[in-house]
Amino acid sequence: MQLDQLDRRIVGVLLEDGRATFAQIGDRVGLSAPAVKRRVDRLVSSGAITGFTVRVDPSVVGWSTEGYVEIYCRGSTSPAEILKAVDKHPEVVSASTVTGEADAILHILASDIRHFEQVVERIASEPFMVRTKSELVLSPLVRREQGSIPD
Amino acid sequence: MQLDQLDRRIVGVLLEDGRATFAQIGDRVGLSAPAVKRRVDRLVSSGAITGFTVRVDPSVVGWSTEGYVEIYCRGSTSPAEILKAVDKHPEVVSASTVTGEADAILHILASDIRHFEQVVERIASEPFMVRTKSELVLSPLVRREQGSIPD
DNA sequence: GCCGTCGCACAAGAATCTTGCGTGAGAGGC
DNA sequence: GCCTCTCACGCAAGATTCTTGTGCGACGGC
Repeated sequence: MQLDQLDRRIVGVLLEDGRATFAQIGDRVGLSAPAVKRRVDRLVSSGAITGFTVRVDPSVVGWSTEGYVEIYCRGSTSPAEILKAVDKHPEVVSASTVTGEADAILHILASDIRHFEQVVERIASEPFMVRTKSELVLSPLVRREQGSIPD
Repeated sequence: MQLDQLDRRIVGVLLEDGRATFAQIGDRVGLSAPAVKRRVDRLVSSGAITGFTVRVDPSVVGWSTEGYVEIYCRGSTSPAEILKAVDKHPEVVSASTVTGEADAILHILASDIRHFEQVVERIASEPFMVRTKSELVLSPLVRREQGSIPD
């Protein structure tokens, strides 16, 4: 589906404040509240907006240890196998197959180092796994996680 | 600030649906709508909830190329310097200093390979940069970006 | 010129938010 | 034991927002 300029600006406002009133959004993009609501409904049902959520301070919620894990698999391993192995761990917050030496990169949130180690251990014990390489986050510098809306 | 069991369940509901009605949340956690609102207000003002937002399909919005970039800096480089250099690029969606050989890992969203290359190029031209190592995402497997709420 | 489509603003009833108020449970002092 | 203070809750009502039906104007095809 194609987004026009108005849709992009609406999404931009919602990225900043997902609870903005339709009237508030309308003021910023130059539409009436019902017009904004109809566009938002359309963006949701078309899949451009996949949901509404909250941003949470990870440390307050109990995730104080964070890291990236590169995984190296046997040559015959499919992305679907990796997904299956990785998706059952709620600590894995993001996972992607990638170019380069590693087969995939995982982003993991855990409550402490011990917990982090356990998760990596369990993933490393999958039959298709060859080895893993972990990098622990020292300090988070940027955390946008969504990107802004290009014009 | 300390979250009790009720707060955690409220945050859990909001992570799934950030626009859930206070009454709906109340039904799921066993509170009245006003009680939920007061707790959510408290979670927001205490910083446990840092904001409300939407989840967006990156491809629809125009971000179709994604990758991780490890950066290697001169020994004397501070995290603040890295932040300053990296924060001005909206394409950098997340950045952290890490343990291991690399000094930091960046997560980048771009509109295409050319765009991705330009961003990496600009970052690589910072005076403190020694080298970069990019890994392009082939297929996103998991995309939770928030983690669930531990008990 | 005419008609169909699309997207908008307006308006009113429905739903939700928001706030003040009274109550009950638990902690601590006397 | 009893008192009080605090805290979080539910209830209720006014304010705000949502939601949907309606009509209008712009645009494009016939």
